[in-house]
Amino acid sequence: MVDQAALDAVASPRRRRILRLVWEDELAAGDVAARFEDVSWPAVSQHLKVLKEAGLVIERREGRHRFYRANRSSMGPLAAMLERMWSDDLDRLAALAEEEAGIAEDTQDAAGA
Amino acid sequence: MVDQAALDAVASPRRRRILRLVWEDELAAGDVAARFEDVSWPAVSQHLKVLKEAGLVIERREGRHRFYRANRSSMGPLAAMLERMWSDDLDRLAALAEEEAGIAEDTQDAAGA
DNA sequence: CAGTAAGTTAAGTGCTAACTTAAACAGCGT
DNA sequence: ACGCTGTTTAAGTTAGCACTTAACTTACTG
Repeated sequence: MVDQAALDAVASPRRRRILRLVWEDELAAGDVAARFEDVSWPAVSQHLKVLKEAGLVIERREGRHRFYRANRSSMGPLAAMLERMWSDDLDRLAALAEEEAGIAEDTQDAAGA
Repeated sequence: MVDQAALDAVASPRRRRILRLVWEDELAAGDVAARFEDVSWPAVSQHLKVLKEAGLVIERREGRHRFYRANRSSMGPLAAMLERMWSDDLDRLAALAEEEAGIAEDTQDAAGA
């Protein structure tokens, strides 16, 4: 099922990054928050709440920790879409790296000439 | 390719409805706008612009008309997701109809008893 | 060319969503 | 009970988006 809440949740780049962090295995809220330089802990907590209410992550409480993991089975076509987006990102990064390598070569060539 | 612009475009229910209108065959901007009771022409025009800039619709100008149609081939996994959402909607409607029929029966039964 | 039809762009408004900091809550060790 | 760690909730600010009305463009028609 892909409902409005899930789509809204996934439309946010920040939440997609969070989702990717808890995609493979679960992570404590604090560990998720620690991965972001540019945003506060509460902001991350709020995003996790949105993701949870959209059914995209599952929360497990243990002591004073709360662990989150992606609820991939519930996401239907969204899961495929996200993985596709992330692999596209990697492709772009790789292309960029090659391009830069090309520029480096050119620079060398120019210096060599 | 599924980029941020496309995802944002599709996350809006209004734009999804527009997209569905031009999904099978092209429609003039005015014909699209005419389908909506609760929104002005310019609003629809703005949505069409967003969809166009996201690459989700294609514009064809002819005389004083502008025809739009969904650019399904460019949407990658989004196309499947949308069609899935729409078929889910139909399923829900059907379920609702059956449910109402059930209630009607119950009412009859109650009256009969 | 004047008039009109089809549509977009401009300008302004109100609502919502993401973020902030400060405060509160929950669980555990002492 | 007290304090510390992990995390959420509360309150407030700000930026952006969907919408509106008004003004503009473009193309056809007499």
